[in-house]
Amino acid sequence: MKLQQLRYIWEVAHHDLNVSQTAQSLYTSQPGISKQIRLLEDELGVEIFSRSGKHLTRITPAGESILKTAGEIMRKVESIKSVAQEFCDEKKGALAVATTHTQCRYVLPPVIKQFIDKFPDVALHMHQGTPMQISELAADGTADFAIATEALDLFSDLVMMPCYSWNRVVLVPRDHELAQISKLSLQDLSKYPLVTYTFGFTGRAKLDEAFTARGLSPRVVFTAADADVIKTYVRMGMGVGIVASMAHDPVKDDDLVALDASHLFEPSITKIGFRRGSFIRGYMFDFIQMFAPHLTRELVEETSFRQSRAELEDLFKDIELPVH
Amino acid sequence: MKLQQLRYIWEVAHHDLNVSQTAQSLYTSQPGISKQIRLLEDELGVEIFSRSGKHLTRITPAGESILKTAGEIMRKVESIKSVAQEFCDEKKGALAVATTHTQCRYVLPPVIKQFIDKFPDVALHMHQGTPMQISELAADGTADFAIATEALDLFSDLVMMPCYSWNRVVLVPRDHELAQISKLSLQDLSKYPLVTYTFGFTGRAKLDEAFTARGLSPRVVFTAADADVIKTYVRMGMGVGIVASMAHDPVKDDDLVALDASHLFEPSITKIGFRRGSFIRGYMFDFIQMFAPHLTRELVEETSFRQSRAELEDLFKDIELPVH
DNA sequence: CCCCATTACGTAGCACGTAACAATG
DNA sequence: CATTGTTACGTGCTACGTAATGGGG
Repeated sequence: MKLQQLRYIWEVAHHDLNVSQTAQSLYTSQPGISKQIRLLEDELGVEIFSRSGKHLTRITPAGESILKTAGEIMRKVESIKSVAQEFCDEKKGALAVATTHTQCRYVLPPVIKQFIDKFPDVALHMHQGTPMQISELAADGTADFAIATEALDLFSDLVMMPCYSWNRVVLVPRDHELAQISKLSLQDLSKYPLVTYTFGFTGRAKLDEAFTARGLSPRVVFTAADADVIKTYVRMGMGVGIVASMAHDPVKDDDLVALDASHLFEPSITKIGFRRGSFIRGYMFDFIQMFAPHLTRELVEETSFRQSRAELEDLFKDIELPVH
Repeated sequence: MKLQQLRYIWEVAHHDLNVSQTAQSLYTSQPGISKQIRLLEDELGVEIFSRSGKHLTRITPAGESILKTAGEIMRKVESIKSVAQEFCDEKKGALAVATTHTQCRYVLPPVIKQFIDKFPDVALHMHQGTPMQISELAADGTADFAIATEALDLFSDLVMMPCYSWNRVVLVPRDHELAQISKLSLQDLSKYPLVTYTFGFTGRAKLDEAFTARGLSPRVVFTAADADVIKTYVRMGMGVGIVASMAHDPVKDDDLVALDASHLFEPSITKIGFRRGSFIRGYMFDFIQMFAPHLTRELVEETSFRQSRAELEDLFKDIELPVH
């Protein structure tokens, strides 16, 4: 059994069982991969992929199990490389962060700046995607961290830690009726067409909860994955915007009025997650702490020993989160 | 990075950093191992072993971390092989059980018989040792299971499950004064010299607890790791024996009188443990259930998802254990 | 002076690439 | 007929073994 064989089967499984495509992405030849897979199957005495004629059609039950373990092995191999690099030069390396538009555009820039100032030799990769996508990126090792408000809980392979809590603001054009109201209510809001996040993005669920809890059914006329788009449509007069408070910039958005909505909706909590058991390099701890100062290296390391979700929550229950 | 390189560093680390000895045990040459280690170190850019002159003196901090991960990788590789073999021929393979004398001699024989009748093509290996030794054997993968009353809890890598609870009997020669007593007390016992298990074996701790709780300090004149030796010394008249009830055979030990001591000492619980995350083959589940009928396959599989010790205990808290 | 790790070197095996072939939709 | 996996074959790399070298205790 060779590490490459494990890599090959894993890659093939993640390329729709298409060996040619896999070969291309790995810059090698089809026959090479084909043969190594066959060799591995011969050695193990089990078919990993079932074939019909000249096509790999599906993964056998044995293959499922083997692939899962192969993935774990390769992640551990990566972990060894990380360890080595850490001891070799602790200021050099790479950091891949997967995150949503909201974080990437409004929250992370100062963190990123601080980070590259301190670690100029760390190559930083940002992957933007939906909460589901970024969770997957973190779970399969493409990204070191996932930062999001949603979906992270769905992946049991990810350890997640709360970073900050935030509230919402209502955005309206300066000449809008609501701009005069001193204290907003949900009733007020439900009278107007709303423009806000698509479901599954940036705490949209909490928003709906609040309305339904009051028996209100707001008219959401437009949804988008990011606040820039939402603001654009608010400016066009399509409706009243509800966005995360981080997404409101008093200077650049001075043509809009932002009304505090923290009393209307439950605050949301943005979290950072990483793969359970992955090696975390020194500068990664620094990154986490730059983003969420209460997440000290000690605290993050402690999470490695807390295996269950309940134990994890226990660890954070007495910690005061920053509010954005 | 090659799997063999990982294997080599792991083996060297487990052979007192002696490359020659390692080479012998792996049936290969010193230079081969030496070179592969060097290559790996070059590739990673870190020294795994520190050398003084021509000797490997110690493991570097980076090496510690790398070796730990290398061990995990190799166990996962074994796991893949197990999976394959399971799907290839579910009745063929190997089973290594590490256990103590008490289990091996008195409890396991009928289980073993039943097992080899059902799985004649499974090669069965029994490793006998102290509770500490067998825990280590299970933790490092030499044994699939560890069965013991002590020490298993000390290894966080092991998942352990309660198998049965048992009490003690007091053994005396037929002509001993105590043979006439209807209901034994700790006071009675403490008057006589005692012969029992060495500390760390077969529930010895519970025995001491009972005496000290009553403010008694018994005179233990002889300790041994197994009941056969204890019985021999009881027969010689050296003292009163206290052994696990399983260790008393009414037929073969008919020259001795066994007095129930279940009211004097807390019952002990014998457990079976296996490495967290290791693949358990079909016949292994059978073995567990033959040994402890309440440990069904479903229940054992459930333990894989219970990560913390507390969750594990929760799983077993409502289960009635067999009493030996 | 023995033990042990490293270096040097030759060889056998194997991974990989190119090219031809077969089967599928 | 285009796409894809397998077989055949040649080559260059490399892991491994033997022999020689050099440090330590």
